[in-house]
Amino acid sequence: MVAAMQSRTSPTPPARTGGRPRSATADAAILEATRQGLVELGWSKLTLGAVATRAGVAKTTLYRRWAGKSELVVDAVAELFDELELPDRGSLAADVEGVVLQFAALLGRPETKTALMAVVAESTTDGPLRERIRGSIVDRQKRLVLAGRKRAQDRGELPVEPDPSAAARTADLIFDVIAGAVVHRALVSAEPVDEEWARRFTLLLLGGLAAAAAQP
Amino acid sequence: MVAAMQSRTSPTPPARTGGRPRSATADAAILEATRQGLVELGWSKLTLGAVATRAGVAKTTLYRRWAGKSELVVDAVAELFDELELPDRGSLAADVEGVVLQFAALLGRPETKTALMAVVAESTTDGPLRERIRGSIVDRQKRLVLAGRKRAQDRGELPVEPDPSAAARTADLIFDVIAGAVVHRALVSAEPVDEEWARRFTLLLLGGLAAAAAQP
Amino acid sequence: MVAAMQSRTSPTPPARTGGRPRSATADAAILEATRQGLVELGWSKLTLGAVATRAGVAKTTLYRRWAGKSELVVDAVAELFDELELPDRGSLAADVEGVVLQFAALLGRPETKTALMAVVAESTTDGPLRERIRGSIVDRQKRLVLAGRKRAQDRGELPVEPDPSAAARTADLIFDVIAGAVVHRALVSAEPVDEEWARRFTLLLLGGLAAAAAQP
Amino acid sequence: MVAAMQSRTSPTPPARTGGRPRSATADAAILEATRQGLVELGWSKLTLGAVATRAGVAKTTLYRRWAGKSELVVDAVAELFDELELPDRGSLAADVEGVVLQFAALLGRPETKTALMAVVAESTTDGPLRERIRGSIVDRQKRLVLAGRKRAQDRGELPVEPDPSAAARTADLIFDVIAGAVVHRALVSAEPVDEEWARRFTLLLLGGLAAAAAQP
DNA sequence: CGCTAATCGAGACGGTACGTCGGGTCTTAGG
DNA sequence: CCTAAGACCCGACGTACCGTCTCGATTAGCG
Repeated sequence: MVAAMQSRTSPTPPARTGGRPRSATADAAILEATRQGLVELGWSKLTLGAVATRAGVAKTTLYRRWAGKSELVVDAVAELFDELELPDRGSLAADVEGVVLQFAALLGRPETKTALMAVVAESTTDGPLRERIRGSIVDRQKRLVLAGRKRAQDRGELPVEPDPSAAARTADLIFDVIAGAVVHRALVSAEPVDEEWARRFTLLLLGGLAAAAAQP
Repeated sequence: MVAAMQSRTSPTPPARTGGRPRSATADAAILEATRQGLVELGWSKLTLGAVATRAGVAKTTLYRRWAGKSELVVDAVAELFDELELPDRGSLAADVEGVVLQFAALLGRPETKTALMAVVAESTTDGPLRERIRGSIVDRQKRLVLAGRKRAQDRGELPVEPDPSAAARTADLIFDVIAGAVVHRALVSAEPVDEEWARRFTLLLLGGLAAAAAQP
Repeated sequence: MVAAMQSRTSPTPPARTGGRPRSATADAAILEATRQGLVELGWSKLTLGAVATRAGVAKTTLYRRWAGKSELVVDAVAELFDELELPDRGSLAADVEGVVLQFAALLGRPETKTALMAVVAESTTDGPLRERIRGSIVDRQKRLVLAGRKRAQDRGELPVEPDPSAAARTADLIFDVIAGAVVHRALVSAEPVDEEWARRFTLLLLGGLAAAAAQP
Repeated sequence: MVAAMQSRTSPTPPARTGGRPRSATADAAILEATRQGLVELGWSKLTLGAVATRAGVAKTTLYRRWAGKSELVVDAVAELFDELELPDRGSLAADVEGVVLQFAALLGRPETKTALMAVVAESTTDGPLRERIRGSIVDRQKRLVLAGRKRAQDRGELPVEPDPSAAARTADLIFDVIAGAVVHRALVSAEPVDEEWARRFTLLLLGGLAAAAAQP
């Protein structure tokens, strides 16, 4: 899919007045250092001091931009999620299998694996963080579901749902099922998300969708 | 629901010899204090010192029994998960909806919500912890899937799968889909898991199962 | 008292070339802000950032003129010491008592009290600072001793010492005794320097001087 | 002089109850490390973290015992001041010269030089610290004045003052003059306190005392 | 019934990281 | 060239928890 059209990485709007402007390269170095730190240390041993050192940046520079570890990590992994695409594999089933495998590959990366559940755990007691996660990571991936449906409708594999709110509810349900099942398989059950599993899961999902469509 | 067949709450077998035995009440007080602390502070602000104080116990006593915060919290919330049951609601669909709502209610409790994701996050970089979670929480709930299928087969709603390994694979898939979707809906999307959602989800799941059964 | 013959308040000669000239009012504002800061915060809590803010000046401006906190404070309090005078009270004893009380009053001001000892402490490990203190504060007050002796000699209360180096040594001794005793009484013993103490001290000093003069 | 009969180095009474007792060796190591740090870094560059490291002790151990840098340094240098003695040199004048030179030698040590004025400067805005300095350092040295007077009276060099309050006032004055003059000469004027200066100063002091005694 | 040995509370210990503050320097845009 | 503004790197601050340790004081059960 195409790159995000709107940068999400302006952590705090800097109140445009006089003074030395914030270093743009520092931002990139910090986010990259954060991902490296996640890989090498894991979430719980990742310290902001270590990130700063690795990025060649002072701790204060870091705190000027982000409120804490969670916010920083959300921005750092969000960049990875934006790389997800929906390549055209010829059929709806193949497309779903493709996106499932792609998502699983992303969750297999150590920085994503260790970070995702941790920030979600934090967000259960931190409303603003929850909104940040939704805005930066979760909601941005719904585009994959919408694009997949659109393409299937163009192919004639799926009927066009006339009620837009029902369409949205269905898309949300599909998203929760796909993302939830893959995450649970990969991180909680800790079993491999391979082609065989993707095929079986897709069969279940599309079969279920057809059954649900037949019955309002 | 059946009683747990093996107590999981003997944290570290104490090498039975002479000397003063460990206080049994201390264990209960610590686990209860842990749950209270999770509610009031959340995972990341929960400290073992605070648990000890709240339980009226010395830190030493706590470290004698558990290796760290993760292990303690796993044991504390595992007790809650054992309360899940599968009441007979007359049909497979009703049973699934019931267990979905029950699971969602459990995830709505603050101590469960903040603890579950956190320990899973920790477990991504800690193998023994992952095993403890699976043994104490995850695998114990698969009994609900197995019991539900058995009951549906007894009712004649589902055919009996002759191949036991295929049956196990299907049970695992169902478990990942149910648990994953509910967790994602409740904690990540942060939308309510109400009766309407449970009905729509169950429709999708059972429809998918039927389609998958029709096609090897 | 006579005006200082040489301004000490051009902190760093600015290498006179073209360009915008330095603001003269800024200097005064900074020194005044420094004294206010000393009163309200004391030496150790006085920060250059706070001085700059209070003076309505950028930190850059401040660092362009002074090398650090010590140098700035020396200049700020030196202005106060220049206010000391030696009024003619009719006799040597009365003159000494007067200068003692005047000096004690100056040491009673919070900005002087906290700054003087602090910069002297710094100067024990900073040679250039020690010279700055001597040039700006200490040596400038020896004029009071010299003026007092001159006046006493004019009155015939003291003989004229023919050896100039011996005269200088005696003046130095007197200066150390007066300044040292008053500072010690006021800041270390933290007892009041009142008229009664001044009278007793002067009696001791002048008696000692007479005895010393009688014996080479 | 004899060793102090009562330890001043119990920084905070530890509230005798259960628990691990405080390490006695840690105290000594910290005070010694503080003095070393003063010598090598000076007051303003001395950090509590460096003291802790050098003493092989955790920072928390240090903060458990002392409220801050000033308090710690007062205790560290107080031990040095307790080493001052009043050796019997045969006459009052020789005794005074001896104690002046001994005091000057103490002030010549780098740890004392850099610390003394600094803590006094701090004490100008910190009442409890001022009391601590008086109790631990200043008042303890008045014993030298009292011992010197007693010895001179035993020798018949000084008359016995019948009024005890007048005797105390005189002792205080002498103390302020001696300590003040020596400190001012050594630290402010930064001139050597050698035998010649000590002789001249003692001549002035004793001459002044005699004159003051003659005139109530 | 008194030993013995592991437990208990309390709290100090050496560490590591925290988030903040201040010091000086540098980089803007504007006079 | 100066100025105000403010970001930059750096180092220290004082605090909080960690997990370990050292105490004196309890408890059992075994001898």
